[in-house]
Amino acid sequence: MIEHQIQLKASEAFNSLYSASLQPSEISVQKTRKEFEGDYTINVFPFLKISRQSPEDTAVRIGNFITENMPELQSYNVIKGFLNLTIDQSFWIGFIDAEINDDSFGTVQQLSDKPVVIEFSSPNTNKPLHLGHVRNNLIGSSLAEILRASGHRVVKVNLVNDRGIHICKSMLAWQKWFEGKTPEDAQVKGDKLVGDCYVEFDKRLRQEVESLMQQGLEREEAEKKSLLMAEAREMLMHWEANDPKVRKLWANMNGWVYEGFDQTYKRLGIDFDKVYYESDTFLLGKSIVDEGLRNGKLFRKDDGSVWADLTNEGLDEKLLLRADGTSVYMTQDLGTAQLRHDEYDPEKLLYVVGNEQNYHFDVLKLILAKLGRKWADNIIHVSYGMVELPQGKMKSREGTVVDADDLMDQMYITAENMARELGKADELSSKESEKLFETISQGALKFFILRVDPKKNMLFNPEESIDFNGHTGPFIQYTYARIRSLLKKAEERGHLVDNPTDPGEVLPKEIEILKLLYGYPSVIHNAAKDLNPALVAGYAYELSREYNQFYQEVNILREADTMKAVFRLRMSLFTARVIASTMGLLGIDVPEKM
RNA sequence: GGUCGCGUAGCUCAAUUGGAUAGAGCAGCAGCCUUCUAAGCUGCCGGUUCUGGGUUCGAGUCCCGGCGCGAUCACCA
Repeated sequence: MIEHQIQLKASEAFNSLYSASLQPSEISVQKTRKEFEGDYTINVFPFLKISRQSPEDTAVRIGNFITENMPELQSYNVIKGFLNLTIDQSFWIGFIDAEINDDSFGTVQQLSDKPVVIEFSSPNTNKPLHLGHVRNNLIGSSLAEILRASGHRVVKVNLVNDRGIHICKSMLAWQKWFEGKTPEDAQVKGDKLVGDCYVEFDKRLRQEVESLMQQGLEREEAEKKSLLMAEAREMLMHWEANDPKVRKLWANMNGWVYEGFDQTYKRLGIDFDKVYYESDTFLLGKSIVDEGLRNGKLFRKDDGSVWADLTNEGLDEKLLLRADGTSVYMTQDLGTAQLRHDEYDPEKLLYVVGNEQNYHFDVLKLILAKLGRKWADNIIHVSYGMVELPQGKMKSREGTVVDADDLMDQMYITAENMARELGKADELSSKESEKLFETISQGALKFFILRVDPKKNMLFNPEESIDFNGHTGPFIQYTYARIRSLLKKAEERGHLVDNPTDPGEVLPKEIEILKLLYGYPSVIHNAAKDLNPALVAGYAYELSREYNQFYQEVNILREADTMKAVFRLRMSLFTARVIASTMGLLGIDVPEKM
């Protein structure tokens, strides 16, 4: 990479001119800001102590040295302490000619057999997927693609939270108030039906608690005394004891939920290499807790409950087994971590889980370390922010949860209406237009979510539908479709884009695009390093914007000079490929026409 | 209350990890389709980067105090 070569020459310059001993990596080479002349910039301020000269003099001397010793450099200029280097245009043209036929441009061959195991989605089987899950799924799925592109072997796993007290609540509700109802005869998706059961339980439980409170009990007391809760707890014990009747109902209801989830995943374009079920891993978790008890790393209280003492680590005591012997969230997470380690011997174990669980993952790592698992260090919590509504957090009680299926339906309708208004669907068969509306609406939704830094909370306003213009997925898809159309016309007119041509003088706008294209590999690299798909999204947008400006300002097919025309077509082709690649990393399709 | 995180244009987000005059989109206003797709392009408007101090050649970014918002500290997951 040219940045590295500049670093190399710059360190040589400092070392020979000022007898310093700088490593190339100590010199940061940045892209020159647009308002200045040049392609790459070295800031010499940090090195004034070495040069013992003014910023300007230092920059000039280094600039002279580099320009003389690097044939790719055309010229340089100095403004204050900033040394701006201009690369000869032949370098950029050569770059296109060298890379245009490389379909995997930007990606790296697999470096190691040890996989990165990435967990995402991790739904509960008591409610349908909502917007928060959508963010989780999109981040996880995109990160998997980005990591793969940057040379990692990736294993995508899902951990379904299919057992526990909350699942018993929906089961109980179904027995009591939904008996006999199935998704088929209720004409709803299975996950929706089970979700309704859970909501019903919650409603009845609140009624019970309130009536107990009217009899004079404190809330906490009332919750303990609740008969419904007692029944749920009892059901959980029967479940853990393998009671065939409870297990059958459980398998049945979870089956409904999985069918519903599968539809949602499929539409979102999400899939997994392996699905774990908490019901399969909690026993392993329990056995790890037993082991910890035996070797004295954990302790048992008088009521029989088992705890980890983390007071020395500055935290609290943490429950691992209830007094009745049933397990909690942390228990099974110990089990799944162990299982994944044993099965894959992974390079890293990634967990895409919301930032509300930061504490949980700190604790998980500490307990695993306490239990002697050295690989606890390989666990990385990819902590992402919440999706908030204008009123704040989504709350099922207040009915403000944005359902994933509903949202995708709405997006589709918006895309369809807009396309029809613009006359985009006029020449398409109904099948083609359905595909187009789906591509565009999914592109809008996914880009809307992935363009935001995962670490940050983000806002979704259901009142204003997600944009299809401006800084959006459809904008990028449109740019792609435009180029495809352009290339098709070029082919019809007999332009051959396979062979390099000499375009003569290249326009600044063209250099701008070439520089962006050249930078794609490092975009992937950085996105993988920071676990941040937003870097890819930002790049895709910037590239598209630059291209659209170029398209609007400059003649391509209309250019009389064939050499220039072919060069611009080749650049367009390359841009389209890179756009398609970036969108692929985000899980977004690009249409040939729109 | 303890811990962690956040605060940038009316709104939604950026800012090359301490670098040059803080940038985009939306919204608003004014323009551009007999010529390669107008889901596009051009221009205008919009900022005390919550606040007060500090560190240094340089701070939206780092440190300390304050204010505001959120998460968490569950025998929920």
